[in-house]
Amino acid sequence: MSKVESPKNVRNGKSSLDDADARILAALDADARLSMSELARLIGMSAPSVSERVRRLEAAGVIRGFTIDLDTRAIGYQIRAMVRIRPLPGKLHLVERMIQERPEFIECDKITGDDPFLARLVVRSIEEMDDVLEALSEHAVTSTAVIKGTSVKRRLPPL
Amino acid sequence: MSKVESPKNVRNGKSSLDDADARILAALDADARLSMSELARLIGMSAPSVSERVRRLEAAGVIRGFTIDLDTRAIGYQIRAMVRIRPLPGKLHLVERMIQERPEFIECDKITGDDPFLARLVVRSIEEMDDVLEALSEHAVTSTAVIKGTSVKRRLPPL
DNA sequence: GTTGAAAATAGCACGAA
DNA sequence: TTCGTGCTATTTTCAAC
Repeated sequence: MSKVESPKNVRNGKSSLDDADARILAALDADARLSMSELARLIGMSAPSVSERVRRLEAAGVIRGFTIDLDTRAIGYQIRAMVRIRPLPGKLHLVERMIQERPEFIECDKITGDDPFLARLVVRSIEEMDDVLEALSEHAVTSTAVIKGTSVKRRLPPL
Repeated sequence: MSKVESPKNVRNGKSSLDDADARILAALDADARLSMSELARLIGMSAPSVSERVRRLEAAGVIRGFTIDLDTRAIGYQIRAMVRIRPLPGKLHLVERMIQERPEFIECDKITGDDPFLARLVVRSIEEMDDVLEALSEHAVTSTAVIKGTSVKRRLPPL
């Protein structure tokens, strides 16, 4: 009889994560500085195996990098906001460059809908927020929503 | 004459980062898995000193944790969207719980303005997106903007 | 994917600026 | 206090299987 393929490597169209990979990703998402030997213990494999899997996940582009979760408030940026930005006609690229050059915009997505940009802004004070938005006001209409709290902290989707 | 305090430790009200701390954070943001010895080389200090500084940055809550930057598309989540969610009267907490229990919502902020929640959604297909939004539709009004691209990748604000 | 050995690293105590 | 040195335990890496 013909062999039925196990579901291990066919969970999605692209990078074929198996259970071990999924557990590695979850563990590294929780603590990216785990040593390979500790990670290996958690996964129940040898360190070289786990190390090679991490290397492959990086090479495959699944892991784009290892980074820190920084509390911007702890370094003085007391206010966070989400800003929708609608450049005036002909100002799309100018405005995009302005966003990129303002380091207080720590993230910006290009989205569908009336407002082409949705950016995450951190500032030390209301005055600084006004400065940033004022600078854009000549070239774009903005809608700012201050972040009051977090319902879901960054997490991985189901693997 | 009285001693003038150097600007090293007074850059903000809270955690007093000096230049070394700032460079450590920038280096770890770029690669959180740098060894302490490598990091020490980059910063120009001894490994124990740098190690102690990292420990303190964690203890101070500046570094909340070390994590991975995962490419959700590489694991099959082809579509990303930002969803504004306005619960119907009396449904605020119910809707918040629903968001939290849907793992495809990988991030959700509580914001000021007409829509109390702004969530990041990843899905494998339009059908899955419809499922998620449909589940909410009984208790909330949603506005969905598909993410077409990124203008600013997550980065640190000025330190 | 595992094992085992060599090189690199981390963590600790202690001393110096 | 904050940083550097020297020690030991752990970890990483590479080879062979």
